[in-house]
Amino acid sequence: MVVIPFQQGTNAERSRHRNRQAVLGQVRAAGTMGRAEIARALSLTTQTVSNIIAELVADGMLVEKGRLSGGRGLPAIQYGLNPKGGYALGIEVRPDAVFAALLDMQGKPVSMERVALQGTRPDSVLAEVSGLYARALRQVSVAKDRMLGAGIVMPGPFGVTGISGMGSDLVGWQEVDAEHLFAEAVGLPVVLSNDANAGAMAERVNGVAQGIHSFAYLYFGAGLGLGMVHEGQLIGGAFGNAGEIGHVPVPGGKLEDALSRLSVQRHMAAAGKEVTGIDMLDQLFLQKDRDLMAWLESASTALGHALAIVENMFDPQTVILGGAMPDAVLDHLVTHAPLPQVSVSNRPEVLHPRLMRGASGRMTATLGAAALVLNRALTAPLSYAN
Amino acid sequence: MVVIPFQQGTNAERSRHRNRQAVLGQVRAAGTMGRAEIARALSLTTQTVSNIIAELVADGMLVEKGRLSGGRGLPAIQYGLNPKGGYALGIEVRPDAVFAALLDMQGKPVSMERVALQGTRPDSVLAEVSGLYARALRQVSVAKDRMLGAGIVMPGPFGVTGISGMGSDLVGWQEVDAEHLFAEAVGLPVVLSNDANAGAMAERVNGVAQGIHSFAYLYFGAGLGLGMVHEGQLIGGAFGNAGEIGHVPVPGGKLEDALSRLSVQRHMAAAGKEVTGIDMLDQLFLQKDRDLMAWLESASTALGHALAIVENMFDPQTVILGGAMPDAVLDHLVTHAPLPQVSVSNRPEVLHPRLMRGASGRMTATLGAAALVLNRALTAPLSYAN
DNA sequence: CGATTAACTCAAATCATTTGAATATTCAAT
DNA sequence: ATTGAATATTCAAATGATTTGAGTTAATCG
Repeated sequence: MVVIPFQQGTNAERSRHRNRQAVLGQVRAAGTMGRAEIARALSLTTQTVSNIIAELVADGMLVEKGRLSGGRGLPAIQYGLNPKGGYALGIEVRPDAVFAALLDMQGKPVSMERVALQGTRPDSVLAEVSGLYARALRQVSVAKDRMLGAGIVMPGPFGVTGISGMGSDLVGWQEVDAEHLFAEAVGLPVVLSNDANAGAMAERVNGVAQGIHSFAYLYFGAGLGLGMVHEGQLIGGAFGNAGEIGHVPVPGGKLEDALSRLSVQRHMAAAGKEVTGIDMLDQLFLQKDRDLMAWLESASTALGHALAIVENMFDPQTVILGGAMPDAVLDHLVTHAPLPQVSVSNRPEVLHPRLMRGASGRMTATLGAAALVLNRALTAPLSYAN
Repeated sequence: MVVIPFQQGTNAERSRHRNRQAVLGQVRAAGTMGRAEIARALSLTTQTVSNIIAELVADGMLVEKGRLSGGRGLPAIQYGLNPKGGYALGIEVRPDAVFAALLDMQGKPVSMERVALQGTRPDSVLAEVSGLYARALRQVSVAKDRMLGAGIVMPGPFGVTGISGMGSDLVGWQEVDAEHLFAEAVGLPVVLSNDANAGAMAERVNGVAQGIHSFAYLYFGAGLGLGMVHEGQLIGGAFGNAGEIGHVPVPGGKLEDALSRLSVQRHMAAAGKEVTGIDMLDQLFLQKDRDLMAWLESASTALGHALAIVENMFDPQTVILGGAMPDAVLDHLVTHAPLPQVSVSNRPEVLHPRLMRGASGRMTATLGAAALVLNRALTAPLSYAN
């Protein structure tokens, strides 16, 4: 494992980098902003912001958006992100296929591709990934130096042997430094994470969590995952495996026994119906299939438990539900899950609904992989002064 | 509510502050260090570290500790924290009393006092607090400008009405800005938190979590609380109420039904034994009281559930158990709790035991209140460069 | 004993932000 | 319609903090 320095000092160069990040992030969050406005938001002087903006405009990251006359005084020149100023690559590795997406700085996907995998051995996966990356660049004609980085999503958990038989661990990836390998394959800085974390970032960058800095994201993968975002940053845990909420015991068993894709499939199989894909679930839901509705009943209860756990432990602004389920099913769960009474989130006045459905659809994890990069590039973490 | 800026830019002054923090933190963690060593650890130049150290020595925060000859070359001058260089005030407000502790920069308590409360109205509490603070300063003859800040611990949760009947909410504090009031009363920067968070910091600053950057702390208060430390910083949640793990549903009911001080008291009362204090529990445990042992049996099971939740959701380096329980009882729980099989923490090789007993004893929360301040003063959060 | 290694210091250079002065534009009051 | 206050921006000089480079000191290795 790479030794992560626990503390780092800073200098002029790092300060500049941080301030650039902050300016970009601020502009992205607001759409368009003027120099003075940005300066106030970041506790910088207008001159500093002015210098940075000049640089960012020269680099093609920002573009002028005309003057906005509103209040008194000289109308501020508005600046907005230049979507073509930077791109992020998102890669999702599944046991049977690799997905790639290229997102512009705005968070909009500009290319997508899927390649089937023969095996999951590192060599072949890496070769496919380089190919996907090269094709994406060519297809959209993006210069390599416009790339901000690559986000990789793989089935976790990473580096643990205690949980086996999950069937999700990729063969051949146990003993390798995946992050390093991918970084070499694409020649970019790499962020490696799991599907739930990526999904959370997808919602933050482009979905319903825009402008929300602390939230939790419940993700239907094969099992059930959780992404936690605190002050704009993911909480990954000491070993990168935080959020494995599926394994958590609740009344009635493990959470993912009642609330996961495997759980529906098992339930429906017991009723003699083999569920092969998401579309089929969608069909069954439309038909109000009795067995599916029965499963939803118990799943809603389980979701209530999950909420009680997540809300009380993490106290987020909201909880978002997403992943490999039809939107209609997610919506049903969102409206039918019992919101726990005994919860710190049970407030008299609320700014956000306690539970929402995610907006990223089925490609959540792939888009989220790229969103991991965007979030890192556009967010300067808070530091505490005295 | 105070609007917390989500991002902030930085400048020369803030950089310096941050670097000072980082140097102090590094020295504290290592005991003694030389300039070049610190520079390497923080990715700064030796010259920068030299300048900062000169300043810190002049300010009385660091002291020279002689030369250490080990390898080749000029032996480095070692520097260590000057315990008297700074002090942190810790205040714990309980429904019936206020506790105050003064910690030096090393984390060692230099004064402690308890004052009984008539009522918990803000005026009277604040008056007692100012008094305690003034007496502590006089008693240890600490100059006011040596104070780094004050940490306040109060029963939470803060600003929630959904959970009532907990009996822990302080009367008269619902509608006031406690942080501001305390800051005015003592004339210091204030950190406000709950007992579990404070306890976690106590362990980090002076207990078994020294050198551990990501861990979780289970705290026996009236109920059961959880403090989560991630990369050296507390995770407070969006509204400051993260860690209310007691309310979480597990097989058999809410977690704190089986695992809390109230739970033992109820259990023992049902057996006709009124438990009035910790000492009495200690006695009963020594005598291997049958009813207490029965409670411990079920409490251990519950603790196993708690571990499964905390480990899988947060993936910490370790979980620490502490709070208002006799050490012997905590030890019993630590040894008897079933370590969950299905957990991301169930690793083949471990650096830290998965479950440990805290070392701060009964004054955990008060000491922790001050530790909150020390941690903030000595830890520069990581930022991510590209 | 000389070569090498490493820590430290001084002075000058560099980088980035801040300060101060000047200008442009709009709103609001007279 | 005119004037004054408020706000946004820019330019040039000043400031604050880190970095660079040369030089000194001290210990170990061969």
